[in-house]
Amino acid sequence: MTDLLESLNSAQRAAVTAPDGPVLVVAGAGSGKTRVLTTRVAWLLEHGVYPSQVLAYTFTNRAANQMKERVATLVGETNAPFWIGTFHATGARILRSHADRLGLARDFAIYDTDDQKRLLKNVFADLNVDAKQFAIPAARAAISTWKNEDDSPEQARSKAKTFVEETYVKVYEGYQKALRACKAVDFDDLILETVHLLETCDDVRDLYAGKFRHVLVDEFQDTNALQLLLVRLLSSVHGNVFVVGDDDQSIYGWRGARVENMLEFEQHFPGTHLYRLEQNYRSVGIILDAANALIANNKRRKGKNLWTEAARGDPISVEEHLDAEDEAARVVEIVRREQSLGRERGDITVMYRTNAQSRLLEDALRRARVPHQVVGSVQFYERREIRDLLAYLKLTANPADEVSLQRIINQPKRKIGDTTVSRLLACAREHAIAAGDLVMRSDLLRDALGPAAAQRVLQFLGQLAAWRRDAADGKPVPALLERIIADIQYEAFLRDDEPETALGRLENVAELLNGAHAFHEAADGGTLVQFLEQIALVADQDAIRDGEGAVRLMTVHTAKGLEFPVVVVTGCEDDLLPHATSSDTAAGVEEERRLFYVALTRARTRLYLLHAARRRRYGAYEDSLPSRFLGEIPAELCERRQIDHGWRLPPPRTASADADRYSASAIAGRRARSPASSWDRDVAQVSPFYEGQTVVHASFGAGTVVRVEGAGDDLEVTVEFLDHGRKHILPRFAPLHPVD
DNA sequence: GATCGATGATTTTTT
DNA sequence: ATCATCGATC
Repeated sequence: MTDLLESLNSAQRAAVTAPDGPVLVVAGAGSGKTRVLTTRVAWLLEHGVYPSQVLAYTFTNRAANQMKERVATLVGETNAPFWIGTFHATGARILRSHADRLGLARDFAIYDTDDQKRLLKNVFADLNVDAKQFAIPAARAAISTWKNEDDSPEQARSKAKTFVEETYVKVYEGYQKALRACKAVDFDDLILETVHLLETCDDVRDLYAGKFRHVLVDEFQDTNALQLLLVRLLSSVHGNVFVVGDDDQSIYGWRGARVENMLEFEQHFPGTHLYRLEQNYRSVGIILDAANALIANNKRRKGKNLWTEAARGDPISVEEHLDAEDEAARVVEIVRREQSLGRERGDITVMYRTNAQSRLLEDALRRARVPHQVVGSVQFYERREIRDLLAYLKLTANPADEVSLQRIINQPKRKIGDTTVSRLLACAREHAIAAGDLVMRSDLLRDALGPAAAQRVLQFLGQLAAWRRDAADGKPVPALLERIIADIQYEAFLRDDEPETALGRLENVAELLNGAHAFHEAADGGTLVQFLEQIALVADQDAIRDGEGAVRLMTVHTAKGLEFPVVVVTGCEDDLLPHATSSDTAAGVEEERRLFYVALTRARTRLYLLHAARRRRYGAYEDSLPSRFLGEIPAELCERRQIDHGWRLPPPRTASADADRYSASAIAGRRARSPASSWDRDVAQVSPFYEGQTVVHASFGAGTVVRVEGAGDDLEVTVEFLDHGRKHILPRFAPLHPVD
């Protein structure tokens, strides 16, 4: 067991070997948090705890898999019955085992955000709520908030103050009924119903609270009220709760996460042992200093002092670009530059606040033929053709799933319109028969629909019945999916429907089939319900493949918990980071600051912070100010550059606007508007050229930069031209252009 | 019931 | 700017 602890520092070792009872580990960024958690599990196992007695919660499935692997490596056992997973996945597992106790169907479907919205659309219609007046996404969010605070519709009603809230309460009630009629639960239910199960069924609570002798939680700062309640229920017998987190990295407040869970942990669990990990093993000194200085501006925090023994490293590049297109072009340059310095593409990650920003970056990288991978965002499973096929599978697994039925009953076209679908669903409800099962009551259908429509519906339901028999007979998921694709002639449909995009879509279909095969092999003949559950819960964040040699693009939220040698943060602008919707409250800005802190602390050795002077919003350009957070980073840690707008940029789109923008008075105005910051101190005019860059000269043609000297008007660049050898160029006189 | 074109909302982050 | 939804027309 000494081996286990050997490579740990004293604080880490103390945490790993903490006595039984509640333990809180406050772990700064890069301080070996995951390591402590995994080693703790291994240490417990070496001290007589069985794998089946350990329950470990992680924030993502990716983290869960990683942890399973690491623990397995430490203890040399790969098939131990660990319960390591997200709150949602673990909830689903418990609920499936005891669904009957809550009046749930064992094969319940799991509805994601898109399914929820579709269902809400129906609920709005049933309740005569005007979707123009009361937004569906807002209703969804309200319901989610209620569920995360453990409020039933009745409790929500007593809290509702405005007419709008009361309407949403009505919708909540109708939604919950409709959801159960579809034999479905939503994401929030996976936790909420687990809590209800443990609260109402003493025997079940004793079962799990007794079975798990140790409950561990990663990323505790991002747990919500419900999750805390669940942890308390599960540890009610033994009190062995081991949680790890960093209050400075709490970035899910909008999802109900409460830093208070961490700040007030000792009140919830008296007798807590507290450990602090403050030595950072990830970042070079300059980056760590920048992050520390930034986060010191937050008031609500436990406070810590991260330090490192690592070298200082290079200054942080803080760069202004004219617009988002230029910014994207610069990202390509950075990738090239870093590669010329011997870095792998896979070492470089580009981050942004909103998913919408990824598109321009992707375009630029694609044009430059730089292999790249967008992590998250428009996820594979959100593509239309994939969702359609999954809806076929979902309906096969669960004929009560009205949302899936509505999605595909006329896709491909079967001449079944909205009117027919409404009548079909009404008929199903009236007779309390799942819509998919009405095939057995063709008499009812003929009464409800009229002969022609009934005929078409029956034909479709007949197909569905055949697939259901296949599934019941244990036909493997890949074979079932292949059969469905063949039966509905999906490939032909895709080709005819939209020939331009058909190829890509067919590739996606093939990819889904691959996934089904992989599942079948890995799960050793898993069931259809298991396949669907895995897809519902496992976002393709897990698709982060190591060593693929691709530049990775992701939101800052997605990057949480990861680290990369080189990080480029784009869009460091006010109203984007901090985002406009969070800028009006102090708490909002503090969460955005934590988000920026997460971004900075992902970087090991090299950090670029980019911002554009203007950016398109809803089609039209709007001016952007540098993020206020940039001003909170000490100037001496940065190398700030303002690309020379004069000659580097394409001709101004509106000459007067550009002239205005960069006039002395415009800059003075911006200074006056922005908070007093170090930002304006030295906006040096630094060269846009760097060694190794490919450039074009009017008379010498293409070449490679070998040396850059001076700045501004004295800039002097040495270029090795392909046809004319080595020359000294003064860009002030002889235009030299970077090649993108 | 399907198709085309106009209209209006949309952008915060995810299990 | 782009996408989804809605309405009018076939």
